Amino acid sequence: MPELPEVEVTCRGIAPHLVGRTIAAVAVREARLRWPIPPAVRSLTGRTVRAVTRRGKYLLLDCGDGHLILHLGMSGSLRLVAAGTPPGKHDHFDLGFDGKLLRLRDPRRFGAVLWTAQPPEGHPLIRHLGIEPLSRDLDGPRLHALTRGHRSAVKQFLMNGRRIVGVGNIYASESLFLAAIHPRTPAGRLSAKRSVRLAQAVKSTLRTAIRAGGSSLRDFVGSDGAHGCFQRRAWVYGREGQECRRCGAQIRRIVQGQRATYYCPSCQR
DNA sequence: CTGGTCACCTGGAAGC
DNA sequence: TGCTTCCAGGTGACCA
Repeated sequence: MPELPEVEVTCRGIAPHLVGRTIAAVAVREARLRWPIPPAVRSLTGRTVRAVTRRGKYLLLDCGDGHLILHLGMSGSLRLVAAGTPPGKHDHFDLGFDGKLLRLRDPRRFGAVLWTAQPPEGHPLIRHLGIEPLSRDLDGPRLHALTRGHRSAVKQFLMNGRRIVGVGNIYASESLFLAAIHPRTPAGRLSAKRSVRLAQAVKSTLRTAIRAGGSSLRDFVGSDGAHGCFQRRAWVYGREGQECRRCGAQIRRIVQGQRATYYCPSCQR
């Protein structure tokens, strides 16, 4: 379930429980994630977590002499559980603190647990990431400038992490609906005015989802993590054939870059 | 550089 | 009931 809002909510949820605390144990039950969990991760015991931050969909745990880089892939989730809680089938990795465990569950194993002793912003996976959509870096003029010369569809442009990070498949469709822009519009042909609308739509879509997820932050402790009950009530995502909530037209599903896109053919031009 | 396709992996839902 | 097929919230690698 992780797009930027889910990662942000996870970041906020776990940070207060980790920052200032010392890693007492590390458990690697399945090292074969997207990349193998490196041996260095097994010897993090004794480090104190100084900060938990997010860059794009990557979570960064500052451990003083290096950073633990976590990515949730398509199916990953992090939860805090009581020490001693028996791991489930897909609970591949734990970071143990006094009395609790930060536990990574990832059925599809597209996620990642990596270690870097260098500044994380220089890491190969982080270095090429685009601008943060919730920061001041993204606004209409900036989006307009970024899209110039790009022939790809605006939906795919939004999802390209080298330009803008964190806008995944759901929120790309939702943002384009809010901005009333057809997902197949060539990015480079967006007017300045439509760029302003789209930048605002992206921010508002992500913020709304964060707010919805933020209301369940306490679930990060002890719960069985029936998360994901996020923004439900999408405008278009997953609603093929149903009526547009705004105009009543039938929502359409198309495929772009092998990913489903949903839109309202009447509202979005 | 851009843009398009493939691959990685498991599980749940729908179809027969 | 059981087997098959399709689909899923990400993104790096590779090729033209």
